[in-house]
Amino acid sequence: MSEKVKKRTLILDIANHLEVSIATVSLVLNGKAKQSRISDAVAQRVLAYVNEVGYKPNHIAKSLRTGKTHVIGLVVEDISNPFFATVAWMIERQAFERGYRIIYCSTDNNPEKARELLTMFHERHVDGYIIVPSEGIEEEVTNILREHTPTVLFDRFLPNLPTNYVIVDGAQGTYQATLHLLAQGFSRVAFVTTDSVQTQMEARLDGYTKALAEQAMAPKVRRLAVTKDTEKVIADIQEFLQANPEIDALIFSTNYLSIYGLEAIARLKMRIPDDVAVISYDDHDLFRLYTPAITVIAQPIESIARNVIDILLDELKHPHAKDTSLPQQILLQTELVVRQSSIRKKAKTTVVRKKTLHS
Amino acid sequence: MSEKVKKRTLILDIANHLEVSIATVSLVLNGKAKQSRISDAVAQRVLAYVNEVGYKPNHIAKSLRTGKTHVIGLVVEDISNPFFATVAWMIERQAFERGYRIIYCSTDNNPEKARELLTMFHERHVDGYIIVPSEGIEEEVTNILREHTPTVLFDRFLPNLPTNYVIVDGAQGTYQATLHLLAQGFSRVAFVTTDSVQTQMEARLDGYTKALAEQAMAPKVRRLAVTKDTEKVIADIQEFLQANPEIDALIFSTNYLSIYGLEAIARLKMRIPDDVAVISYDDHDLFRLYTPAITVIAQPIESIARNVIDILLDELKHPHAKDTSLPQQILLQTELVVRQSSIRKKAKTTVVRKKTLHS
DNA sequence: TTGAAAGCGCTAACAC
DNA sequence: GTGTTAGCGCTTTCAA
Repeated sequence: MSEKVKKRTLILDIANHLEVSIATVSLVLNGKAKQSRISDAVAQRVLAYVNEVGYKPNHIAKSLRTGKTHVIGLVVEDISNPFFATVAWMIERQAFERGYRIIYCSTDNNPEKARELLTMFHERHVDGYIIVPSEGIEEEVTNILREHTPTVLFDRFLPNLPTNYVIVDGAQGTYQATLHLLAQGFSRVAFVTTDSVQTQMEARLDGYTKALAEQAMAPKVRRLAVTKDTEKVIADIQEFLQANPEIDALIFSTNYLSIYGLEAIARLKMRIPDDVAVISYDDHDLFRLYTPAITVIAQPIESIARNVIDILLDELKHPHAKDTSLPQQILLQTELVVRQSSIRKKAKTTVVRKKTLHS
Repeated sequence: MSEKVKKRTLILDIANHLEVSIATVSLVLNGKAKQSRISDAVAQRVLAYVNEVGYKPNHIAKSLRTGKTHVIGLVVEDISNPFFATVAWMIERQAFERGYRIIYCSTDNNPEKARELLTMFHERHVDGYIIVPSEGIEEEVTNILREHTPTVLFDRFLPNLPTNYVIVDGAQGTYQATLHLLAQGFSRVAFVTTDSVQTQMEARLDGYTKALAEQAMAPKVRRLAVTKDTEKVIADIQEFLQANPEIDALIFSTNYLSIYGLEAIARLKMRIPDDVAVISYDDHDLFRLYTPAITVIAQPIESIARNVIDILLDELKHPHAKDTSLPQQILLQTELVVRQSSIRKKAKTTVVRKKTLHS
């Protein structure tokens, strides 16, 4: 009651106390003491006192004045997906160290929501954007580009827009995975993906079809509607497997599809890899620990995060001339992590051959 | 080059165009037209024009002036943990609808980092805090309380601080789970937890020991150091199981411990529930889909989120007098979701007794 | 070398 | 009913 409000220290308080002007304090605080030829003695006194009272400038006032917020807006598809969660976490750490804060939101792949978020970030005057673009947000991204706000896309890109991006060579990943399955002796490899036409999804599909085409084999693709209705997706996969009993291997184009797929396979009481081999795009705790462990096409998460933040911070630091600079477009490689789910058992129940002890 | 910068519309532009004063525009925009007795005609014109040009006030200027940012800081332990991710997501949605934005960060249970984040939020002038408190941040929370910034803790609380909080009755959850295992005929139930002394962890342990005490049974508890070193944790659990071969059931106090536990059990080639039954605190995709499916003590995630945001927004709306109001402290119940991992098989290999059909 | 002062865009008390 | 104006706390130009 006695003390009303412990008022924050202001730059004016500092100046008054030290009997210098606020300009001096501000200049020192912003590391411009030298270029403004402020005496070392004064600079030292300012720094010492600021430190003593723990003065922190008011970010809001600073932002209003400078037009910079030191905030980066991060728009991902779904922050609860471990892939995005991990990338976001790494980006956040790196940005933090360099004085930037991240605010992030999920679009749930809903263009409407993506647009809202982008608008919100714009209103909040973020200094830069990191975006996992949903379909149908070309216009919003174009607007951002026109304002020359530094922006990096990742995971996928917008084909007609000259943006920076960091993506993964999913085609190569699924190509390799398909060859691996064929080499293991699986001959009816099917591909389960979403109905999305986003670049990353199309690439993953392409790798698969290319591998089969090279062997003159016909692809078998099931595209599932993206939906939050878990049961619907599981049922669809069950149905697909039942309608195509010849299938002996499955590649899922993304981690959550694989999770539904595992459930579908379990419900059909099919065994992995005996009845059907499985490979998932994207790794996940579940796949490492599942019995049997699931082979995955792993994405280089750390590298994605590092590239994204490096490109963005670089642009933030050196605002490129509007037209002269070319966008930076990075393509990273996947890694096929082979586990039990895609390994052909040596002996089959019906056909037992002579076995050797050394595998 | 021709057009320098497409300047944002300002409140002044609106006023000029409509030939009214900026005060009028501001008042109308803030819904204070009526109380300032501005004519409906003028109000309508303002609204129409604002809408037409898509004017958005500058949040930063507004914040500087009003001292309100409409941002809530959310500090969780680990945003990539599905429990926290889901709660955060729900909180975000609800807050968004009511005009608040959430900025969130993970502490990784590191008090140092928690302190940094709280400081950062403070510097950013958040209007309210939602905190999953790590140990050792009593002081920072006390500071926040002293400034009367609305704050809600969840998942655990700080025993000596009169804060709002929303927690779950973990003791009841583990108590019930333990009884369930005993009822199934498991007689050596062990409890694997962390070395944390946070309230929620202690409560979970208490429920277990209480259930055993009631049966005059001795508890068997293993406390593991919280670490990012996955292999270390798995090895510790393996060792614990090997050193105590009589154990026939395990309760893990949190979802990530369970995940490590499942790995340990798999490596020891033990079968669930034949060799050892398993129950996890917290649900997870993995547990639903694991073979066998894992019984869990599920937390009421939606209810947690709703209570947290309701309490916070309520305080934000009606700033309570400093001392008069009592903190709101909510205790929610868990739900035991019984799956295969805790069900005793009817017949045992060694001891087959007369069985009745009705259990 | 340092200080005075003009804003950044908005709100709201107060004057008319 | 509506307009004027004084800030919110900071940066930075320009004059001294």
